[in-house]
Amino acid sequence: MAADEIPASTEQEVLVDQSRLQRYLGYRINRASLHIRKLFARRMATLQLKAVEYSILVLIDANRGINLRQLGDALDVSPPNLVQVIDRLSKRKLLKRVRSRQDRRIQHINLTADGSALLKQAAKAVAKLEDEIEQVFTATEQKALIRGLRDLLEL
Amino acid sequence: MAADEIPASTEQEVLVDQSRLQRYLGYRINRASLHIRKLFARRMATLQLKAVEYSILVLIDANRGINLRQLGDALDVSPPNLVQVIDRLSKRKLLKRVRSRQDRRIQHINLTADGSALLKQAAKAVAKLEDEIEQVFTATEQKALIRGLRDLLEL
DNA sequence: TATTGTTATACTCTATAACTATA
DNA sequence: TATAGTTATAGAGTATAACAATA
Repeated sequence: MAADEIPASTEQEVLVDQSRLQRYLGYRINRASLHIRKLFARRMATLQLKAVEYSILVLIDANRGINLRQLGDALDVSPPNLVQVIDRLSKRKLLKRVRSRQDRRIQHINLTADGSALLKQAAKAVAKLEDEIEQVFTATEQKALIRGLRDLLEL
Repeated sequence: MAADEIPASTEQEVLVDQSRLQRYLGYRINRASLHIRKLFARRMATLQLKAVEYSILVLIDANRGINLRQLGDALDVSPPNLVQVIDRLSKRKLLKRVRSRQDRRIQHINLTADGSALLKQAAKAVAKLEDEIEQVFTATEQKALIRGLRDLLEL
């Protein structure tokens, strides 16, 4: 393109001054979170796993026999909403619930072979995405960020 | 409480191993975002302003006569959904729409006196929250974070 | 009485298709 | 033909109340 030429379709959203919003760390974190959720959904499209579903599979894998209340507490999902997700994953034969013999109110949750296999695949895709996210920060920045984002939850 | 005393109700969710999730920067950002949104909602309860509504008021104030498409592009809200929010704010007499004379498809949006006044109040509350968030990081960390969260949006 | 898990339900958020009026 | 704004609607996500079974 010649130097004096004006590109055919310039999306000149340059006009809108967003500086007052972008000064907010809170705003930036929210926008980044939204973007990451979209990236996650796109990368997981073939495996048909939502973020919360992936989190649940990871937690079950790291905590065999975990129950619904523990899952809900960890992920901040209310019991009624969690039951919906667990039912969905159960119907897909990715996990199974077994009633406890010590306390028959409790259901212990474990991954099925299918669930384990899917989690393995998913973890690879997530690791790739996570790598891209991490590459935006230096190792030092990552540590500070992890600590800060944890401390934020205490506010 | 005596040293050998066991507190009455220890929520010992210590059992659940969340380390595999918490290693993900993406997970941390999402959890922080969720938490900030809840804090925001709580602080804005008296003013009855949601995050997206506050963002809109700020953008209008910084860009007098902005139109719906520009707002939607900036905030990543689709036209149908944006119209709902704008209608809501319009009914509360916080903003007003004026049809452009140059291009009668366009509506220029401006704050009313009420909208301006409410924004001023809201900005104070938001600044307080933002201060608390910023205090979690050093000035250097904040800069790195701001830059990183911006770069993330390019992924 | 309290807890685990469940059902039903409502409310909010987000996404999509189709339309109008203007250009 | 394309754009700004709108309507209607469906789907996903989230929140609340009430319940059964068990402790």
